[in-house]
Amino acid sequence: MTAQVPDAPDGGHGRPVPDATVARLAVYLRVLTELRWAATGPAAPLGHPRTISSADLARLAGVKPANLRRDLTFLGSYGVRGVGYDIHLLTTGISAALGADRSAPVALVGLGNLGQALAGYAGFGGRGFRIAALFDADPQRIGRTVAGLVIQDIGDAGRVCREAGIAIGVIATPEHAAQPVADVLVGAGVRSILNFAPGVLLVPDDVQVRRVDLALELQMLAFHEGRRADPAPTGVAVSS
Amino acid sequence: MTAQVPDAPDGGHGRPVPDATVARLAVYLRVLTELRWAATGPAAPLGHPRTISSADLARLAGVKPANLRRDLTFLGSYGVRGVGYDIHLLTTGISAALGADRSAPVALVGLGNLGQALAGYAGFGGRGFRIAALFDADPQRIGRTVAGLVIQDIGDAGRVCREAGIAIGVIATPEHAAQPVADVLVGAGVRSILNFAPGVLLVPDDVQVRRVDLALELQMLAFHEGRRADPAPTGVAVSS
DNA sequence: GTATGTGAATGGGTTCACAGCC
DNA sequence: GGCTGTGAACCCATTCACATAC
Repeated sequence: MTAQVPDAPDGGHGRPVPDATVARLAVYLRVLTELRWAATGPAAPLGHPRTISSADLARLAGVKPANLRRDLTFLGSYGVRGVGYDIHLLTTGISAALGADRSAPVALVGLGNLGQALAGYAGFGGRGFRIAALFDADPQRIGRTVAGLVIQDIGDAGRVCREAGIAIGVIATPEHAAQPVADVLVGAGVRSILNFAPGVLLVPDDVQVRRVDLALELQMLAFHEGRRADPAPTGVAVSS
Repeated sequence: MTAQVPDAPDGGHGRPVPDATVARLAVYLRVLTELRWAATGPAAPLGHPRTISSADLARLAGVKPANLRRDLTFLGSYGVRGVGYDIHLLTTGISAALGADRSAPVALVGLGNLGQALAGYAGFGGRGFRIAALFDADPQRIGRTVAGLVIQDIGDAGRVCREAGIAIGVIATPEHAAQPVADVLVGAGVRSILNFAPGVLLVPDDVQVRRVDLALELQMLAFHEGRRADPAPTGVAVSS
């Protein structure tokens, strides 16, 4: 899926931005933010550069320069030929394009280890969202404070999400709880869900679900590693 | 990168399997395993089906039928026209192709909330890997038991990984510790790294790194949600 | 000279549509 | 009739190479 920008027929920016590009823009933004921070921090090098080349930024972000330049054309022209990109301008531009200057309220459901990690992980800000409410079903957890927020009863999620205008939910519960939680969130007006539980969620067509399977990432790494070690495909254990 | 299977000139399988396909195969395998479990479990429906059609399996896995059939052709022919796929045969086939019947030992570094979540998450088995060693730098954590394993000192990681023949590492530490940890792992012979810390790791070319940025997933969800709510694209509000 | 912006080529992956087989 | 297996078309994304601008 690509993000469709309705109509901007004439010059300048306003093309649909590919999903892959959006992901990389977020990476560039993080790198640039660190750069600016380093430049204004205590150990600011004299003559901090105001610009950066696509080659340098690409190296820091782990992509190819051509790919980066292509990505930036979706925002318009922030670069100067022969010179590079103005760091401040570029930062502002990417941030605006990503909507990272807003902070959409997010509900996080399930505060086991993963949920707590997410609550802490996302504490930064400047990323386009903020964790605004925490929910769990375990009475032992309800009422405790995590990352500055009190964990509330999942039973209250509908009301709370509606009142706070929360449109994004994160599910970090065990597998069996994921579907019921999704139902509650959808009922409360949530339109986008990030799901860390295994399995496919059933939701209305207009609700967007993004799934992250942590074990899958490891499984793929193990697969590639296995292929490296042992060329034989349908693996009968060879001598070792 | 695609996984190159060197030579299987005659019949059967042996083509390079696209990365995207590998990821989906893992999903099919999980769905099939749950199916078989349900069929032999306490509430086994009478006349449990021995086969499944691409349409049904695709729906359960959340993909299109044609895509699934294309994926399965990389393994060879496990289906029967007019009937479907033999569930048992298909399960075995995918498992073998993915190397999910082996269990590569994995070292997990960093046992904060995320690390503990991963240690528990990956407890299943049948996924091609097993968590074999835990490391942390915090004396408060070293010696404690998580998911049946004792947390060891990161200083011992080199020796332990070498002795255990560990080729896969997971980094779930804070950002500032990621690079030194990667250096230690690479020094110990680790060839594949799954990195949950932000930032790019510098490693030798022959070491494969896979990065997962949890906040990035949320950021992309927020981006799409923002686009839905507010059509106005590039709000270059600033011109200072 | 140096670095951006971009047409054009390339490569991968998905989807269609139907031939082939049960 | 039903469903798989697959050539072909399509779409998206990356990469090259160079015209363009400073």
